[in-house]
Amino acid sequence: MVLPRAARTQRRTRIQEEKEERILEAALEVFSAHGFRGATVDQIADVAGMSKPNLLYYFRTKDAMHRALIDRVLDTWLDPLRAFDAEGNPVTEIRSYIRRKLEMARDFPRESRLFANEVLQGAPHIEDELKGPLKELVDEKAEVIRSWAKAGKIAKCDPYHLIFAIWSTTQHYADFDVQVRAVLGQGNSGEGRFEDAARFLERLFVDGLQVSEQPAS
Amino acid sequence: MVLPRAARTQRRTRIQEEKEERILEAALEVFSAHGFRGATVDQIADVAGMSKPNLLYYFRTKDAMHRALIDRVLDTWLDPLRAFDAEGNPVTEIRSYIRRKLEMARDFPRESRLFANEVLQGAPHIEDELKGPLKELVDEKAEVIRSWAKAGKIAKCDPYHLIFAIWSTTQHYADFDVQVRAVLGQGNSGEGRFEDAARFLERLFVDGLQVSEQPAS
DNA sequence: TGATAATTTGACCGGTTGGTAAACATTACA
DNA sequence: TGTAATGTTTACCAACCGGTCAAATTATCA
Repeated sequence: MVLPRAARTQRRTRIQEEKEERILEAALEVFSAHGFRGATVDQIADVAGMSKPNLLYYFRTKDAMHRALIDRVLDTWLDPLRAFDAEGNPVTEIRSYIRRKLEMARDFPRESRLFANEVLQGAPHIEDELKGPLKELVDEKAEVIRSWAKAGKIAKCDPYHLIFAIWSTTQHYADFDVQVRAVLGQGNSGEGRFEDAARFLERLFVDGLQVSEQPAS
Repeated sequence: MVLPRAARTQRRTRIQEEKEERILEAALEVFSAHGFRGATVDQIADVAGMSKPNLLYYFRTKDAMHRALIDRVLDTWLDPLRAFDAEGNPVTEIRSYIRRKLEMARDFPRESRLFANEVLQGAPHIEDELKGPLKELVDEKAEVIRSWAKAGKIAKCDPYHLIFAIWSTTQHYADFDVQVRAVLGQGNSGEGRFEDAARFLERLFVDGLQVSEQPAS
């Protein structure tokens, strides 16, 4: 037999699982850093510590590797939004959503950049996922937010743009990490910036920038 | 003589100006859509409507083209931040900064994506610009914001993270356009989303999400 | 243990990449 | 108008790209 990947139907060998794991890890590293077109199979093979033909034995094309990677990562990536609870306290829910997204930007920046690269370049490989599962999930949660606003629990606002705002502000710290570091300078380049960001964003989304309780000085 | 580009020291021909213009326009189109590594010189030549050697007569390397493009665009890109006026009304200044940035996302999405691609991939070509001119400008404006907060004109907050938040939320509509469209669906895919975004963001940054004047129902 | 299947490798392929050489065409200008 | 400088094209190159192939190696298990 010479079926490597098609062997999915059969149960997978220990060796298969190990190698596929190593490959996807390397693929994440390279795709997230250079985008699909900018990444090369040789480079991924190099990072994975194996020869190119060996890599192509497990994933027959560059495209197949990319697709497998997207499939594996997308689910995890949407978890924080899924956790958004209609029954919870609105302000608390929004705060913890921000916090979770910020933690993901800190702990999984490559995953964030993988999607950012893809979407930025027109999402040629994940258009279906965007218009399908993603849109449905967002629609569902937008409805929750809308009901909160209707019930007067939060300010009336466009729920879609609220979600966009949370996505963009949090993922910014992963996707534009170099810029953030460059602007903050060496002093603040520790992990402390994530705590600062969390404090700022929670405050921003809840109270805005207007001076709070004290009406005037 | 065979000095094409080095002829910068001399005054430039009409033909030089026209061609360089066309090339940079094409380069913007291609680099912003595929990133540096993903873009090809052939493709840029094609979009510019000229042969590859002809293009390389004006810009001797792909790298030189990219650098020239960055140089030309960066200045314009920072204009809205420069317009940030220390003497103005804080809330008004922030509102109009948001509005201007959003207009740029709408009118110059390619420029936004050019930088996004670059920064996302580690800013290998513009590291100096980030740590130099950009940082200095942000430092200056951050100081303005800090003084506003100190004077009690806006809430106390980290000025750097405020600037990041404005950048990310506004540029999101250019950089992640495909995703925004996919999530909003066909109905809202007109230019109306920019007006909705403007309304939402101005409100968010000023008042936050808490229910405003009406204490309870 | 042996044979069968799974895995790994080096050599290689056609197409594409960024870039060059030199002949040719056009423009500017004395 | 003539000619020197500028601009354009065709043909080409070496390096790299994604991917193949057949031979060699290793793991599996009756």
